[in-house]
Amino acid sequence: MSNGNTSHEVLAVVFQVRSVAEQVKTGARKEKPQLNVLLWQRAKDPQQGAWSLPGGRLRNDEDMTTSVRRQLAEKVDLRELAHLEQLAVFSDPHRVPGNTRVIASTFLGLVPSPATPELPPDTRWHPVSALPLMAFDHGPMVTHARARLVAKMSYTNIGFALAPKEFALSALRDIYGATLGHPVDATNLQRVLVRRGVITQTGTIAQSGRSGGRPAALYHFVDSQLRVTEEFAAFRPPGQP
Amino acid sequence: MSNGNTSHEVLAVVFQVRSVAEQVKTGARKEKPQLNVLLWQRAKDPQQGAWSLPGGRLRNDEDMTTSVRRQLAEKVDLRELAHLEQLAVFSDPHRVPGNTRVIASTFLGLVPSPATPELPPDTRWHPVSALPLMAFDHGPMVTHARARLVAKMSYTNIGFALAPKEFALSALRDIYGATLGHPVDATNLQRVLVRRGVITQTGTIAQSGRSGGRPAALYHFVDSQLRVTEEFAAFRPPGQP
DNA sequence: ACAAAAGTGTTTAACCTACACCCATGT
DNA sequence: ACATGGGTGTAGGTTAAACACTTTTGT
Repeated sequence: MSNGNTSHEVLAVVFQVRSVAEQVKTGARKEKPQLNVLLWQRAKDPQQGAWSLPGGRLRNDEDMTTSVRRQLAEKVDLRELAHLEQLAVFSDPHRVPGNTRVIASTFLGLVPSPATPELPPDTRWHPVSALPLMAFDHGPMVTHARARLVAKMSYTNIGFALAPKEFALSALRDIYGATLGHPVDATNLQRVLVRRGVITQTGTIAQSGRSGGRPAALYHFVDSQLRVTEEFAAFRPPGQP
Repeated sequence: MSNGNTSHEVLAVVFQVRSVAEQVKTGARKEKPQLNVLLWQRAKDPQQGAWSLPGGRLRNDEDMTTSVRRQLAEKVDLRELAHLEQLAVFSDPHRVPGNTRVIASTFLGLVPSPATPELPPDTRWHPVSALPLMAFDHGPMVTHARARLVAKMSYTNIGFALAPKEFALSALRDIYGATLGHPVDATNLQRVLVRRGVITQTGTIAQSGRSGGRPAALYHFVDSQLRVTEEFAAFRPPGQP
């Protein structure tokens, strides 16, 4: 065991906030947005039936980012992937059974909210609050990715990769709420993100919903690339506000 | 080129704050603490004379953390390494010349300040402010590690791995200042770290220095393991102070 | 007494949350 | 008119930077 040579795989934890219709007591149906991960179900042993992260072997002539993008293109429409970043490497020699050792590099991928890419039949979105039986060490990988995402929501503009191009603040509030796992106040969200220069109004206005209500101003993210917006929590250089 | 199989190396960016004697105009010599990286000089081509990060090939039966610790034991006394964490993977197929492709996983290592481990003759500490010619892609690796360290100084207790067991606040101020790259106010440093529960007084008191002055209270870090002390920059759960 | 170093107190400025209140639209 | 959702105003709390001031030691 583990005598052969070593190979390298890339695995992506791809998140999207998706609205799930939900029955309420009153009979009225309500949309409840939740954070979801993209998983596919293993058809063969080992671990047949367990759910895996998308990814696969790294080719000899590609770097890892290229590899992840290539492999995801088979599962998700590539253009929908708004952000991709490295997470950790898992290098336990026995993390997967078999003759050749497999080192895994994990990635965090984000898909904007309204997109609904075509999925192969063995592939499905799963709410992170109710994960199925996961293959190998893929469970901890999801946990790790989620922690990273939650942290970055606070001090970067990473929300751009989860939100549509244009959105009302209530929609953004739902996305932040689903990602962070707790309710978020739209009022304060607006003020924080505007002050930081993360979002601005487009000038256009959404038409008001089916049940009336004031029409919402539309916003969009200023950058579509990751940017740190709150650099120093403490101990910033002197003179710097 | 790059047709053979692929191998994996681990590379460590090991930092320590070291005091360098410095001549001042007045003739008085002054200790100036600076952040240093551990590097060794290549004796052979490729890139003979350039400076490299310590590390080397990953063995078949060890995971990466084990490998880094083992390889560093040859350069630095292992017990002196107070913290070690994964950074990024560098996977450009042509990042190093040669027949076999080499993927590099980088690590951040920290050595507490007063320690002076024995070094092999080709190995030396270099101030990060004046790095020599670096081999391959090792330059960006140092930059990346440093950025990570600076960020973590603000929202974690990572300073424990750079400071001695017991220290006066002025000493800690120097360590923080050297690491962050700008002067730090000892007063505020104390208040921030005490409020967060990162450091506490030991009860003992240092004897005052050669030129008089009030003797300093000694402090120590509460934990000797990485802990996040400022979890949410914004968007914390409702009701949480 | 005086210098040097350590520690305390106070002011000011951000930043963020919470919540009450006002505004615009559809039925 | 009224319900519904969007937006503004404002008060309060927490955090940290800046800096003047006091305390404790050695010469």
